[in-house]
Amino acid sequence: MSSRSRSSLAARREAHAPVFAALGDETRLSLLAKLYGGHRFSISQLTEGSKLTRQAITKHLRVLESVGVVHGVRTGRESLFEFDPKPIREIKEYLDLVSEQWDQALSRLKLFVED
Amino acid sequence: MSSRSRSSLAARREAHAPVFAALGDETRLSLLAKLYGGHRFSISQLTEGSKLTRQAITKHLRVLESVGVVHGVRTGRESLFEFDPKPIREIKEYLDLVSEQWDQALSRLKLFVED
DNA sequence: GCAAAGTGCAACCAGAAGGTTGCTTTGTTG
DNA sequence: CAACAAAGCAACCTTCTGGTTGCACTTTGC
Repeated sequence: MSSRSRSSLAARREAHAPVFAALGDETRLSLLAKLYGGHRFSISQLTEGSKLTRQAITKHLRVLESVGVVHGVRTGRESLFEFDPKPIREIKEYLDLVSEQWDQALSRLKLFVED
Repeated sequence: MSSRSRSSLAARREAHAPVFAALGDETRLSLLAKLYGGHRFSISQLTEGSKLTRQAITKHLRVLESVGVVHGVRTGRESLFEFDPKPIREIKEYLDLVSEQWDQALSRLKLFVED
């Protein structure tokens, strides 16, 4: 299983990098903060309180949407965005595996030193 | 505690964005993959097998180091880099809180709908 | 049906990011 | 000490990113 974990880690790396990149912006993190409350918000609503333009916010939303962490649906005159937890769950799993590998490595190194 | 969680989330957001950004690159993720095995590697060693230049790898390592996920120490003629799990643990905590907020929000919405 | 609200689209711009090349500096080793 | 190995420094280039402005398009509401 250890080898399976390693290979899945490598395989997932390329898939996860864009998600991390999408989260690597303060504006986008605060957009997510409004959205993981569970409610859907229009672009205008999400722009309120921000110093940025509506178009800037739109671009950020598209970035978030491109990695699936957010989903936008045009409803009448406005397009509502909602949070989607799947990609974040996946990178959480990824980080869990990384931590696990790290802890196991530490154990092995410790054993080695104690010889 | 809920309000404390929320405020700490907001406070941590700005601190976490650069860490996510640092992880948002495939090259850097594969560098980390070599390092969380616990061993220390020199820049030359980390460059081996890559299609990139040593200087490119160096730049990536500096990015990782700037957010504390990696630590480099000049040892004689070479500088050895080692993994540091702290920042990754922190963003894991952050993602855990996000997920928690999301789950609680879902519960509330479900209750609301059931009325 | 006309005005306003909410978006979408496209062009444009400055600065950051990723990468390379060339040269210097610092250790190591015979 | 000469030669090589490892890394640092700096300039440069190209592409991506974050942001803006301006205008066209679709709903909604009176």
